[in-house]
Amino acid sequence: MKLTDESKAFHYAVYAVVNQIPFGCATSYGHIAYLIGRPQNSRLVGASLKHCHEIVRQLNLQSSENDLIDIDRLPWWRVISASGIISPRGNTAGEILQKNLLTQEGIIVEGTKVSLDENGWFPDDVDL
DNA sequence: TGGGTGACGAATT
DNA sequence: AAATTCGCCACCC
Repeated sequence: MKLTDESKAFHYAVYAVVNQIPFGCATSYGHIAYLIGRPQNSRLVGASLKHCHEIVRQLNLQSSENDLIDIDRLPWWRVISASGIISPRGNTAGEILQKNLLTQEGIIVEGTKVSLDENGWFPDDVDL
């Protein structure tokens, strides 16, 4: 996977927003796309998180030591679909992990469903 | 370079 | 309420 300057900016923006999702809250792929000014790219937000380990590794390789992204602190599990469910993706291991991490934050997950009325985080804008 | 793909979302059965 | 369809568009062959 190769990163253009364009896609690097995209990934940085995504991770910057994800880092701002408060503990005990969740938001959607689409809302992150909206917040970074690319409302049509919700699917790409999903892809960015799907490959976040690899992407962050490569971003860090090319980044100065000051602003490295700590992948272990990136709360990717707080991003779910707009319908409030943990997005299905072939293997269930990741989904189970996400459910456990959400539950650890006090978020109630029924099956794969989270109440966005209760836990949703949908600001109109954020600092990037 | 054209067509398949998808951690999406909204509308429509 | 749940499943399908459809629009979307950057990626990746």
